[in-house]
Amino acid sequence: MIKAVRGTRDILPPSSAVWNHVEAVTREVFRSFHYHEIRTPIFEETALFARGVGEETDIVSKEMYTWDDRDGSSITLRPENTASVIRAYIEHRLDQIPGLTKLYYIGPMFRRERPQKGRYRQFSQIGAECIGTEAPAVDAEVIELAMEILTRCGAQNPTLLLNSVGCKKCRPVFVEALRERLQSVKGTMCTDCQRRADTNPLRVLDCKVPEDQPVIDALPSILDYLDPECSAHFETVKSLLTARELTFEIRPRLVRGLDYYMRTTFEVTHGALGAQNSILGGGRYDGLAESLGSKVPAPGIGFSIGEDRLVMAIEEQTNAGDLAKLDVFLVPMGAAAVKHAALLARDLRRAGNVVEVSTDHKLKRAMETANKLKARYALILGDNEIEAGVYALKNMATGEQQNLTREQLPSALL
RNA sequence: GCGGGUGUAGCUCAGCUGGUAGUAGCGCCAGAUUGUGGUUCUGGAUGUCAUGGGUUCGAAUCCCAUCACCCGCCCCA
Repeated sequence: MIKAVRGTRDILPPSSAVWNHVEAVTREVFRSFHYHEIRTPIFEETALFARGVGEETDIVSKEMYTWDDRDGSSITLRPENTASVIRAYIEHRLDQIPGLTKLYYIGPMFRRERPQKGRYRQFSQIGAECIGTEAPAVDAEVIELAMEILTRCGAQNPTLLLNSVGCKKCRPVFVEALRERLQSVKGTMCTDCQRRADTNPLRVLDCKVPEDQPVIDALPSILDYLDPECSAHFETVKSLLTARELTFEIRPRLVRGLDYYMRTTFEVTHGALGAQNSILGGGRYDGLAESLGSKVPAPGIGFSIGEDRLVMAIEEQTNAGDLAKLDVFLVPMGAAAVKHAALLARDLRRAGNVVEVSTDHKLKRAMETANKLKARYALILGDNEIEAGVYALKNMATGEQQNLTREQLPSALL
């Protein structure tokens, strides 16, 4: 018995209807913000991710699906999409196009991690990138866009967390200060933090061990180390978010795992998800293009939503079956009725109804099926009806049944 | 990659300290007189007890390994 490989899964009805709903709503929101879709390849040269995401990140160091192609080149399934989008931006000289480059994507990513609830080896991200300016107004709009998608899709009460991680100039100063302070206090912390104090001081800020919290609270805050430019940028972003009537929590401890982030970073969590409660992550990446070899600067900001997790959150709050409504279950009785039903079904579908035609030969069976499929109406047509030129329309919820002419049918179905 | 838990019918699960798998619930199929569902009643089908070894006269039950899923860590969407 061959089964789906570890960390991958089939998305079946009715869950697939939720996915379609999410994607339809998402595309509509993107359209309203004048974002356009970009579809990049699902695999790229390994070097793109190594340089873009960062050699030292967990993603690159141990989570990528990488193999040697027949010509000897190293290929990798994309673990995220920002690097690919920037690559395409540079390759196709999108900086020459008037206005900002506002792109979105929806598609699968691949990371070889330990599978868990809300974490898969093939997972889908909905992402957006706005490239071409450092202006803080764009940060605010991108965040608004992200929140708009979540709420319009039906995720209730998402929490927006906000931080600034500084830039190439001020962040290293902070990291050094943090490292120094940790040397004196790490002895009182958990073993993980003792290790992080040396390997990756920023990660200490993310520690969830309750006993460590007082120590962490007393550590230096990145916000005190922002240089004047970064600080002004952050202040403007905050005021523009408030102007948009968005609520957020400042989290100086919010450090993101990808090397390319600078200045604004943000994350959205959702209560219904357990340990993998992060549903969206994003931030600004002004130096990324240059690190990929671009001669022209391409400052930008973007986010990506974990579509699997968003769908999961929505499914906890709503009934997936409701998205797959069947309007009319057509029940033809007899050979003549089957032929008659074919054209009737066509016309009803063209009028916007969801129609299924019964293949049951017994009326009783057909009605049982109509009930199980939760059809709004059963439409019975047999010899009697064809002869009389009427259709027997039964409302499945109330049980009422009436005979209607062809002309009366459309309005009765509304 | 590390730690813990789980794995019995389509689904949710019983199965106590080893003795031929459950009238279990839901679902599915058929019927309760000829063209009408939802409630009720009756009958029926379905399992290499995750996989592979081992202990034993005998293993779903004990042991080992593998795989998958779940929870946590690491990290992240």
